[in-house]
Parts: sequence; structure tokens; C-alpha cells
Amino acid sequence: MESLAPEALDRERHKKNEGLRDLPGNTSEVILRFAPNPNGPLSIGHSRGVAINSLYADKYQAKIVLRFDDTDTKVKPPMVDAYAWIEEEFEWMSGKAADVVIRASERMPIYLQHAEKMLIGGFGYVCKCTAEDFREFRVTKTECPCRDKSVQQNMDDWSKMNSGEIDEGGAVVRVKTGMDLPNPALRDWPALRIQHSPHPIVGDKYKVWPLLDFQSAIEDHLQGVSHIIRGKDLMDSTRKQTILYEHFGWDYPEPLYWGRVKIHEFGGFSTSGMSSSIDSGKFSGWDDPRLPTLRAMRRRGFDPRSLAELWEEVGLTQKDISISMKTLESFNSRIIDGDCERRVFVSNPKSLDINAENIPSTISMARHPDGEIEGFRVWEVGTTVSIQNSDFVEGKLRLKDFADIIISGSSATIESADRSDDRKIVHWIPEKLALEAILSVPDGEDISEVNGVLEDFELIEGELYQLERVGFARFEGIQDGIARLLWLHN
RNA sequence: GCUCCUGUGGUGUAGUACGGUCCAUCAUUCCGGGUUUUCAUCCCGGCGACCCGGGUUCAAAUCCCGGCAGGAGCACCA
Repeated sequence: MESLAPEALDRERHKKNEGLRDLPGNTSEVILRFAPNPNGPLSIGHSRGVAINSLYADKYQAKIVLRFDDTDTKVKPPMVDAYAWIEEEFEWMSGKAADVVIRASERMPIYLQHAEKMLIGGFGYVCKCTAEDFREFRVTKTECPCRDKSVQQNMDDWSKMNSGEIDEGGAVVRVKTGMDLPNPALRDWPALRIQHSPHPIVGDKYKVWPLLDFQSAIEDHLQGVSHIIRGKDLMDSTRKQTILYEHFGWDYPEPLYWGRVKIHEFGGFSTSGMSSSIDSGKFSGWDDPRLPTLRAMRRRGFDPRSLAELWEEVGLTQKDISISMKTLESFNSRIIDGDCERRVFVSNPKSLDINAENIPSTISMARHPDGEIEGFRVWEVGTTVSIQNSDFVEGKLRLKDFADIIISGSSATIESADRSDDRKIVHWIPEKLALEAILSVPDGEDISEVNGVLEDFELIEGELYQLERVGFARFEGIQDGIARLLWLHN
């Protein structure tokens, strides 16, 4: 074997391909783009786009264009605050700001000019058929009567569209592709439509707005985008746009696709659905910890690197997948563990009076058990401590880092400072340091609240702590004398 | 209905272009154990998969044919 085909032995078939596979086509100057609709902030699904594009940008020293596809004023109208939010969220995820930021609504004249070129070039036409009628033409592969209008007629109708003379729904501009195409989705697809409702940024300046397939196609070409990474639900967009590019004499970028992603823990969600649930008061805002938004995840304490690692691991496959937050949490806890100081949170506390001749006045506990954070938390012990009700036993227990005790009723006697046997070790808190606290735990559609006491040692608002024997939680501050903790994961 | 995409353990993923070294990789979950004065981190071990049926071949996860299943597009949304 070795003599017959020595090269066969060199193949490392089991070797795991690290990272993302290479980009196809010419990669000498890679320009990528991420194009969300600013009708709300980014969600965990969007983070895949930011992560994958950023990963490729690093690999190829590529530029990323952040483009706001905000040309719909009716169905999914833009949200004014979302533009700035998304720029921040992009930077949070990517580690740096986008190289170019574009708002489609600000570049309307360009799209309208291209629409005119299309009309003049004869590869587009103004169609005044109703949506229903055209649907019928599409299924029967029939050319609609508007299709052979002269350029002059088309230009006349075009100016009536733009002047506002034709009402919404009265006309659209279509790209001539052929009504006999086997794929019905491609047949003379609509490129621009009339919208009389004002746009939140540019007002009522324009009556005619491009649809995604047209606007996106023009802008990708203008920005010199080399590779488009998009959901595979947009495969037909690629095909539609490729025909448009042929009309214009342009080369289409290299398309790559990913499949649908579901997160076990969050059922179906949409930006518009979340928006209405927030408006109705079901959620407190876009950063409500039950929501799969990046704002909520950042608030809870997810490190953006955990998301990047997750998406890199998932890669760029066209499979429809369903992933669990558990996987993300696993990445996250590994990343944050070294940076999180420990604190004690005792839920449903039960107090014990300590009986001993010589109780040490203070003890020191490590800020981090492995010393990744140096220093100690110094506790004044006192004579009353609290342990978790669920840890309570009549008998022997060890108070972690302190002493072996034996409990009888509500009093405890110190048996030994050193560990003397293998009795259960529990976390505890001196009454002097016990700050009343509520731990909010997001649980599906609900948030459950756990009452307890939190170790009041150098608490920093907004800081993430690991609550010993409980898990990670963010300290959100003190309200009405009660500390508020937000659960992350264990 | 038409057009298209995808099927590898519970969940992801590698391997599939060029069939053998694949009784199938790695991660995560789960289970068991170790370290640890946290139920964290870390370490070790274990369970567990090539959608189905034919075909070609000495040999098929990989090639061919046919099914089946899941998803998407056919919006004057993105």
C-alpha cells in the first residue's frame, strides 16, 4: 500500500477544518455587507450575520458595509432609534465599527435614477395591473398588457408615479425577465412601488420607493460588494438580481447562504412581534431579559465572544438548524469565569446564632478561587449568620471557608475552624453583610423572583458576579433598599 | 401547483469535489468519576449518528437511480 500510493497515507481525513471555509471567487479585495432592516434593534439571529461577516473580514482584511434597508414605510416601517442602536450593537459584536454605514433612504435619488435607466433601456416597465391580476398572469405565464408599452408611455407613467398622481397600489415598476421562466418567483418581478406614507427620516419627499431586491442589488454594485452572505430564503433574490445585473451589464457578487436558525429556548420571534408585545406591556422594553435581542443578552451578561464562537462553530451551512442556549451558555461561562468576582447570595435565608468562645472577628474569602482576580473579600463575622433554608439540617454542616458547626434549632455551635470531616459545605453570610436582595430569573415567558440576601461587599452596579453555588448574575443596583440581581446562567 | 435548498449521535459540526486508512471527527448536552472548603472553572471516562430502498464496485457517509422527510421562495415585507 505504502509503495503503491504513498500520498494516500498523507491525507489527514480526520483533521477538523478550523474556522470558516474559504470564500469562493476572487478574494483579492473582499467587500462584505450586513443589511438589517432598522425596524428594531438586533436579535440573536442577526448576530450570526455580524459574526460571520466579521470573521471573514478578519480573514481577508475585508471591509464591511453596514447598510440600513429602510425603504419600507408601511409594512415594517423604520424605527428612528434603531439606527444608532444597531451601529452600537454591530460594534459590540464585531469589536469594531462598520467600515461604511449607509442608509438606503438617504440614497433614494440614486435608486430612482437607476429605475429610469431601466425604463429607458427597455428592460423595465410600469405595470398598472392590480396585484391580483398580475398573480394570475404569473401562474398562467401570461404577459401583462403593460409589458409592451413604449418607453415614452413608461416615462409618462413613471412621472405620474413620482408626482403622486397615481395612488398607492396603482402602479409598480417591474423588471422584464420573462413570463415563461420555470421559476414563478422570477417572472417580471416588482422593483419599485408607490408609498405615500411618510418615511420617519426623509418624510414625504418620495412617492416611489424601491423594493429590497432592487435597492439591494443597485447598492451592492455601487459599494463594490464582492461577496453576499445571506439567508437561503433569499436564494431567489440572487436569481432575480442576477437577471437585473445582466440588464445593467454588471457582474454579480459571489453569494453564500446560511439556513434557518431556531433557538430551542425562544420559540418563533420577529422584530415586529416583539415590538407589539413591548407596546402592549408584556415586556418591559427591548432589553427585557426574556427577549432574544442583543440588548437583552448584553444586559444579562453574555460576552459577545461567546456568540462569535457559537456562530463560528455552527459555520456557514445551508442546513436548517435548531440550537440550544445551553451551548452558548457553556461558551459564555468559560469566557466570563475568570473575570467574575465571587459573592454570596443566600436564598430564603434562615438565621443561626453562633455560639463559640472565640469567634474570629474577620475572615477573608478569595475574590476568585483560582486567583485569576487577586485579593480577598474581608468579612466581619459577628454572632448571627444566614444559611439557605434548603441547606438547613439539625446537625453537622460546614460554613464554607469558616468553620464546622453543629446546629440545634436556630443556634449553631462551632466545632472546629479547620475541616474535620466530610460534612456538607454550604455558603452562608454574616447578618452584618446581608443585604436584602431579589434574584430575577427569566424563565420562558415569565420571570420568577427569588428572595434572599446578598453579600454586601464592594458591590459595583452593573457588574457580573458569580454567586457561589448558584451561578452567574448581574447586580443591577439597589431599589428601595433591595438589591436587584438578574440571573444569567450557571 | 411551480422553483429551489437541506438530510451524519439529544443538539451542532468534520469528513462527501478525488470511494478504501471512517467499526466515522470535534464541541455541547446528558450520565459516571477526579480536582476544588461553590452545585463554578478545570481534568478523566461513558452513552450516542451516516433519512430510506435499490444499483455500481473487491470496497459506498462518499458515486448513480428512485423514494421519503424537513425548510424556503412564488408579497406593491425585509
